[in-house]
Amino acid sequence: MGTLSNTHALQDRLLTVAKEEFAKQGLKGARLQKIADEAQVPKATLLYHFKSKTVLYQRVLETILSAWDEGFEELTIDAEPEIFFRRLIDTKIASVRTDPLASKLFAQEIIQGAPHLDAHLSQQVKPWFRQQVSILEQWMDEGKIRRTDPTRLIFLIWATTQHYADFQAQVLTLMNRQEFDAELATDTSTFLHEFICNSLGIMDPKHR
Amino acid sequence: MGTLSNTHALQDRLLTVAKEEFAKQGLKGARLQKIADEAQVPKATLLYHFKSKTVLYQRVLETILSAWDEGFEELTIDAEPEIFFRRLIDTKIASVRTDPLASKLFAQEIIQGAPHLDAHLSQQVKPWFRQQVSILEQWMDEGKIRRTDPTRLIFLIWATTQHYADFQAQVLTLMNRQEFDAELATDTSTFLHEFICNSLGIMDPKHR
DNA sequence: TTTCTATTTGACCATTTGATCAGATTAGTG
DNA sequence: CACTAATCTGATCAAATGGTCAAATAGAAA
Repeated sequence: MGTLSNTHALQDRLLTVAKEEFAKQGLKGARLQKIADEAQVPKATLLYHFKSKTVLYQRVLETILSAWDEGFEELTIDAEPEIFFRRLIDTKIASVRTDPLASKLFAQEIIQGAPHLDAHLSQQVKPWFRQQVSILEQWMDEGKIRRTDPTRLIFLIWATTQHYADFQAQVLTLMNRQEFDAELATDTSTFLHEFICNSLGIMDPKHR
Repeated sequence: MGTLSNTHALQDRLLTVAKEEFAKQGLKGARLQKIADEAQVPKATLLYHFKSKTVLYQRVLETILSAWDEGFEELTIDAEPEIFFRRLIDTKIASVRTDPLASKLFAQEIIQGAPHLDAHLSQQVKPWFRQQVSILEQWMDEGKIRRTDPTRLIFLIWATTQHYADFQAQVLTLMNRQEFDAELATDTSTFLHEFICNSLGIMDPKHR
């Protein structure tokens, strides 16, 4: 009773463990045996639920991407630029802090040429990206933010936030820290928000 | 005559080919056979010059890092902030464009926890990093740039430039481009310089 | 030429690893 | 209970892969 060990729960556990192994070792470096061990299940059971290593990997990727899609769809865009950037940055930093492994896995996939992501990039990311660009362009037309290249502005936000997940080892070393704690996350979020708003000519309410 | 196929030249060729394979496939994913084929040499010959896969990988890493160390040591720091940022960004973007594979390999190493980089991070990168921080602090004291967190400012420059190498697949897809050409590099460099100077309160000479 | 060393290379090996499969066990249904 | 389908798992395999080795070759020095 109540063991909740139905098929769905087991597959979820396998996906979680697999995400960790794939993020830490890469697709080629990950070992099915280790994933199975970690999930306390025979390797054959793992391969019963996911018929190959590649399928398992793709399912892990899909899980990550759909979670992100959800999180960023929620972002309301009717706000003023300052609020919008705050929400965007906070959301990304939160996801980076909550689940850095997801970010690392995604990064490795892109670095290697996104061989398993063609569809998602052009069908999910691109539309979202274009929408963000058009919002920024509108704000530039309205004079709400300084005129600049919206495409590279989004890349900048993307890169600076993701950096704290992907390069966590380096960041922590250089900051003499042990972990990416909540305080570090808040400070980082504040810094980025301030830096971007400053560059775009959005005055901080405190100083207005 | 003149084949220049002495030991040194061969090892250089092997290192170059190996860098490409490691960058594209990761340490675990790289295949010695493929590296040997690409260099038109039997696998046994490859393993004669580098006694194991790990050694080969470490030698590749060392080659990349020492090239970087050289490139960034040349950066004179006696300039005004605006010139300094211009040089720093140009140098990084140039390296990202000239040799994105080096950047990708490095990124994968950091993502996986920098298991082969502990020494270099604390002995080479950290001192350079601290020096940069102190320069920025001095400029803040002198009122030459807006006061902000120098550590995260350096991360920002690092992240935004590196992004164009590591996430090249995504960047090109979203920009509808085929390659990271010279024009794209120049524009990116200009954008970043302008964005950062704007945020730090450094006026563009053109608009002064 | 002779000798010694460095380099090259084909053949081979031990191990790892993703994947298969048949048989056992469990769960659901009438 | 009887029956079927789904799930689980130990045993096993075929292929891939990093690495070894002895023999061959080239090169330099005497």
